Amino acid sequence: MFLSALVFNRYFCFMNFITTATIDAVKQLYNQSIEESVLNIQETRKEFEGQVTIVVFPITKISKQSPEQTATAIGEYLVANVAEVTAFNVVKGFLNLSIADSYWLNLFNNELLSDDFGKPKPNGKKVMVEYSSPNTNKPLHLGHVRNNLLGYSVAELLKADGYEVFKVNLVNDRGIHICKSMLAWEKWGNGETPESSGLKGDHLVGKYYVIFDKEYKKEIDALKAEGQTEDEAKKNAPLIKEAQQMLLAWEAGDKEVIDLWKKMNGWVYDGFAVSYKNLGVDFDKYYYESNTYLLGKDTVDEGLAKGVFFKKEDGSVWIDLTADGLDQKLVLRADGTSVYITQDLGTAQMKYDDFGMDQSIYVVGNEQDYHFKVLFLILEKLGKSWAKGLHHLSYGMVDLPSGKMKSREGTVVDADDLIAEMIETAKQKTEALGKTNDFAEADKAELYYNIGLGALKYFLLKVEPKKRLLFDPNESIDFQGNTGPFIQYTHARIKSLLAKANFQLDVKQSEVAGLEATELEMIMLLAKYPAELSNAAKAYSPAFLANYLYEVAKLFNKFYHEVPPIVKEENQVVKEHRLNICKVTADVLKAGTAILGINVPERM
RNA sequence: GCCUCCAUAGCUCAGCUGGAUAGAGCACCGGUUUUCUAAACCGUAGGUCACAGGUUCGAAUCCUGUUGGGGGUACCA
Repeated sequence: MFLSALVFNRYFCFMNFITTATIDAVKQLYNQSIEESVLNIQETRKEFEGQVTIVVFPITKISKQSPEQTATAIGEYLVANVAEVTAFNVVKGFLNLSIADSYWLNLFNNELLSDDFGKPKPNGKKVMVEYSSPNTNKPLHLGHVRNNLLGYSVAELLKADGYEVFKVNLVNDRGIHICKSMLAWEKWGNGETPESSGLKGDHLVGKYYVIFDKEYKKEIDALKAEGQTEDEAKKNAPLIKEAQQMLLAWEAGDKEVIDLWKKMNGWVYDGFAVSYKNLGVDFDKYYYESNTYLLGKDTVDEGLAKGVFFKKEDGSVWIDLTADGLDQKLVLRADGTSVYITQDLGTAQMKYDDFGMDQSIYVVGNEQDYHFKVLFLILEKLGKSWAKGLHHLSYGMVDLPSGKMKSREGTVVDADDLIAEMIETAKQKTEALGKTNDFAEADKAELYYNIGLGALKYFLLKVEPKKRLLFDPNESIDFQGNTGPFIQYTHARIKSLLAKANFQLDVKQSEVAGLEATELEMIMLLAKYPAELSNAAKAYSPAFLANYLYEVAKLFNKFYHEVPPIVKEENQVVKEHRLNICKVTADVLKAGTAILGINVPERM
């Protein structure tokens, strides 16, 4: 039997034959056919004997007997008719079944030890994941880090589930916010460059964005002192007017402005490249808003022709979504220029034309829930066949104890600083434990990087994407317990053990006669890996995978402490078997953490 | 106002299509190292699952309402 055929849900994956046999039992005992869906089969809780539990309450309607009587009757039938069922016990309406060790050993030998266990099986489908999508006016902060790690991980998760995946980055490289940085640099930069200042390019540009804001505020205050209202002052401040002029010049293709824009964006891209490399994220294709911002007008014409959109007297174009419980939405300004959603309509078409994907995931914060709801609905109304494959992977904001991060108030957690701190903390903790005394310098640096980033990535990915996430800069991210380093440590320990035992890569099958309790638990948990992967992929949730990997590492550590030292085991058959369990565990941890973007070291 | 998401231990989080006595980690307290890495393991303690109804043999989970919090509701992105 192939495992894939056995997997039917995440929770209990290998028990199709129990389902079939139970349906037979009901037919034989009560002369009635039941649907598979009325059966409730789950893992037996640890405090009871057995591995599989059938909840018999739903069947009592058919049996017309008490839950206990029904459970007993079915239990007797299963023991008599299903070879793998060796015993049963009944607790209230719960029928607990014991499955023969030989069944689990077969599963282990045939499935878990096979080379393609947990490997992707191509499903012939293409999916695009758009993530990161930064503005080029300031460096990345912790919110972007969550986006990047989530997007990367979801893309890897979909690959592992058999999709062909395209990662794309839509860079917001134009607009008024970029002009603010440019203008401030022109006025107060004195020609400062990353080379002259030693500042990372994105930080340098971000510095001028902040300067702009500071000077702009001064002007607003001055105008308010002259009696203007807040709104008037914001519109009338000379700096903002100048920035708007610059944007117009940019759109007109003014050479000087374009040159400055290219120069400063170049600095930012150099800076981002470093951050992306440190985060370990990558992209198959970049889209730039400077190339896409004019798109979408064709789509607007198309919508007008189809009667999906309508034009108001002033020339602005709208769609009426009130019948769908939403509002009227502007899709083109009265002056004929694009708004955000105009571009997104065009960009969506462009992406589809480029890749022809079956699904497209937008990794964007939940503040844009409404926008994507409207965007997808419009594309559907326009009759785009691919619209149903669009999905907004909406994630919660990263908050500080003080609330939202605000770049202007200096309360942002900078991505580069955070990465550096994580690596430094990893270094200190590792050296305090004396773990790297015999490491070469280059190996030390690599290890501290892997541990620091492992801690950070796991911390951010273990939380359900849609939940908001609290980060306290005053409390360092843990390295113990439910953490990345815990999983990394477990893996390193197994690798060390395998090396000491001279474990050969051409694994022999496990030939043991029976299983210890923890061995059985390990096999059951490891066997769930493919189902866990596919379930996490369907939910676009690296958190599911992260929590599963933690369970595996935790159970392995228990196993490690409970069984006597494997390296010194004299019974070769037992030794081989336990090494096999170790090997599969290490493989699952390594493959699983890779999907989270986490590297597991061989030693730590 | 309207829409939407969230609320589980002191803190950070799991809890899957409704199932048995709601689970981890951190912090706290106690124990484990002549045994393969103690970033580990074992144990104690910690809960009115925001609140109130409802559906059900059975609700943290589904439905309705209330409260509290986040986000949205721009010819911004």
